[in-house]
Amino acid sequence: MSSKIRVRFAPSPTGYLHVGGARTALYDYLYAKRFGGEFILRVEDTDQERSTEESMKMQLQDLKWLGLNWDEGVIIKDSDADPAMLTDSEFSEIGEYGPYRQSQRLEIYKKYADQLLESGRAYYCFLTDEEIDAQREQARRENRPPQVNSPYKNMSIDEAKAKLAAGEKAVVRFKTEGLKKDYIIEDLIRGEVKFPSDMVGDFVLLRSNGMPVYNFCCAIDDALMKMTHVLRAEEHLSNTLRQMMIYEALGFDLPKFGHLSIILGPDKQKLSKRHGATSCNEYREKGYLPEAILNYIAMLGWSHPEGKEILSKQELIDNFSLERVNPASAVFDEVKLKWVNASHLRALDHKTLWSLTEPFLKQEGLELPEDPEWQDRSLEVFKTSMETLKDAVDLYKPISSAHFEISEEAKDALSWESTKAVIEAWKQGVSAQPNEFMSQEDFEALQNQVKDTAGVKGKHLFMPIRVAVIGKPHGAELKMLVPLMAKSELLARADRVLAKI
RNA sequence: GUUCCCAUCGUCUAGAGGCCUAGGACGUCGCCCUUUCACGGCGAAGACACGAGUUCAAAUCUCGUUGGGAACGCCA
Repeated sequence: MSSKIRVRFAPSPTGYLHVGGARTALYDYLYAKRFGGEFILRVEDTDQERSTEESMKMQLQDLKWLGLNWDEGVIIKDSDADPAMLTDSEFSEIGEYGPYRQSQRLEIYKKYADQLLESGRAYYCFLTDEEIDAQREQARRENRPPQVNSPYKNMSIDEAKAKLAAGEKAVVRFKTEGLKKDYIIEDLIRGEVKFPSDMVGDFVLLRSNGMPVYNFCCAIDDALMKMTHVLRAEEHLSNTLRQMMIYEALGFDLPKFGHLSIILGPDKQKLSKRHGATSCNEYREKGYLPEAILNYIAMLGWSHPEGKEILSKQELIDNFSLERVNPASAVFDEVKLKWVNASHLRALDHKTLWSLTEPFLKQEGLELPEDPEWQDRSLEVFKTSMETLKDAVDLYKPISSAHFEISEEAKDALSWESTKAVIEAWKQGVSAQPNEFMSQEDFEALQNQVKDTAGVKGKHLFMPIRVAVIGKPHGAELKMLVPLMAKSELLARADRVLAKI
């Protein structure tokens, strides 16, 4: 009997979702979907100091924006709500293995901690921070691994409980003494990895305030939630040893593990804020498409069997396999991300592309025609110059009626003797146009006409016209811009320039 | 320090002992298209970290060296 594949992504809600997390989530998702399994979202929020519901909401929204839809776990009830304005009731859950927020599973962890305490696999430890620090420092001096050696490991439960009752604080530690020599995992990505069991000391299960700690929750939840595969970042590789010890002590079945390499910055250090944009949300704001981000991060460590590089989410699902995941870490390259984004962008139909671009334009206060036919035509012109949605802002700005101004650089051209005649001839010609919008040919014909009427050529012809159109003597090609500008707009601009002379 | 992981062009990668004179992509450079640009097309430069082994044969297997990374928390 082969049970259904269950894979989870388990973020901790401390800040935004960053690209490394997004890639882990992606691989989790792709693996589940490729083999008809389930993708589960669990929230690891046992660190009360750092976890916030606002972060949790942002992460869920980012995941949703990326299109990494989960089958089970925490969900946001009203996805349009402002993350700053939240209440507990805004979250809900789907799935039968909940709760999916670790902060709401505290009794479960407590129960298993008690079980371990009863069976002698864990003990109360009354060591103070100072004592632990001293031990670690000494271990370091003696070139030993900095592990704690607790004098309380063999204290009876009754004795410990008495101390507790007297108000002393204690953590619950897992007892590593007496375990087998080596633990071996058959890592899905790295092959056999062997850990000596003395690699770790007695580690904390429950903090002195009763809150459980990551490794403990993770092992219990993965077991209870029936995960079949645990795909996560390489930094967890050595945690696997502790988790295996917990699985063993509790008699749980082990899932299969796979450890993904780490994403690096250009300096080969783990990608972090100091490398610039690292959160998905920042890329969203910079005008990147979710499918492009998925496509790019998928290729950081995985390759298509035929070497195809531009892939849709469905193509990613159809071709994903762990065998093609590279164990070596990869450097995040925003330049290539841009290229992937541009490729996806240009493949979009104009209606969709406009609807995605428009918010960026509006955000900058650009005033552009509402006519869909015009929008389509404008994208035909600008699309090949856009790598991100946001690039549209600079492209459209010169033709936005709200942004026309006569720049300082235009002064020189405006001072030429012939300029007034040129612009007047231009204005005349524009008002004589039969249609609201000129074609490229109309514009070229008109330009020649102005040349004849005003009797000038070269820069004395082109620059004044350009100033009359965009207020600057330099910039994008007029034959592309002018056909996108209404006659009335062109006339208004020419008048404003004329008034300056 | 200890343990673990990793190592092909600047970057992402292909490569499962002979198909490798090491392939593709981004970037770079050049040419073409285009009366500018962009898009597109064509082309060039550019890598198996090093050293030993195993083998008739090694980018590929083994060991070592070097380099990089991660973990060693009452963070996850």
